[in-house]
Amino acid sequence: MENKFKFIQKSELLKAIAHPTRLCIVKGLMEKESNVTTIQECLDLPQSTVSQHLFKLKAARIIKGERKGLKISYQIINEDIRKIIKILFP
Amino acid sequence: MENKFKFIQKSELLKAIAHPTRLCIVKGLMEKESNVTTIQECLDLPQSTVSQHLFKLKAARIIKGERKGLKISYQIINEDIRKIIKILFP
DNA sequence: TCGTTATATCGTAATATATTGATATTGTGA
DNA sequence: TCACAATATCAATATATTACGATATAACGA
Repeated sequence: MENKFKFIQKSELLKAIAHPTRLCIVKGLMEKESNVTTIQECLDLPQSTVSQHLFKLKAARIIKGERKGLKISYQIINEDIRKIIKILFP
Repeated sequence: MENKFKFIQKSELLKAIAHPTRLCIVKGLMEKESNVTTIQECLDLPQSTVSQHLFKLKAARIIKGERKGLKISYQIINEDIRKIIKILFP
């Protein structure tokens, strides 16, 4: 059943934002792209923790990072996620 | 920070549907309300497994059950979730 | 090349979630 | 009240996720 696969796929996407920290990161990126250090300072979490969360969001193809010199600027690349964030935080 | 609490709250909601089985249940309930046995047969899972998933959806206030004789009919009661399902399965 | 900054990866312990058989509860009709 | 059907709860195990210090990598400027 490829139907079953659809549900697995979509639930993976949801799982990626179903965490307070990642939800906060993604909501933050709605307004403007941002880099790890900025996000980290905003959330007051260790750098490695933030980096891991960003990795999961990247793996789910929700965000992408673009290197700009030393820093890497992240932005949202998934439209469904944008819509979902707008629903959750109107 | 009650801001932080908002993210926890919303991520709990997402977590509740961030599972293939529960996503399937909720999507199924979009069209018509349904009972445990029907859902169970559709998903081919043990009754207790389905019941546990329904419990989580109930706990997250996404669905509610209404007893109709022996059977309990479930339906979606969360509008944000309805909207999210429509986005994910257009 | 060296030092520094920004970010990623690794290793692992702690915590949370999922699965399911067994058992309990609830409602129905005879 | 009894047998049965529908659903919930319990308990135990298996699996997945999270957090974060330590360490590695990558890019830059001097």
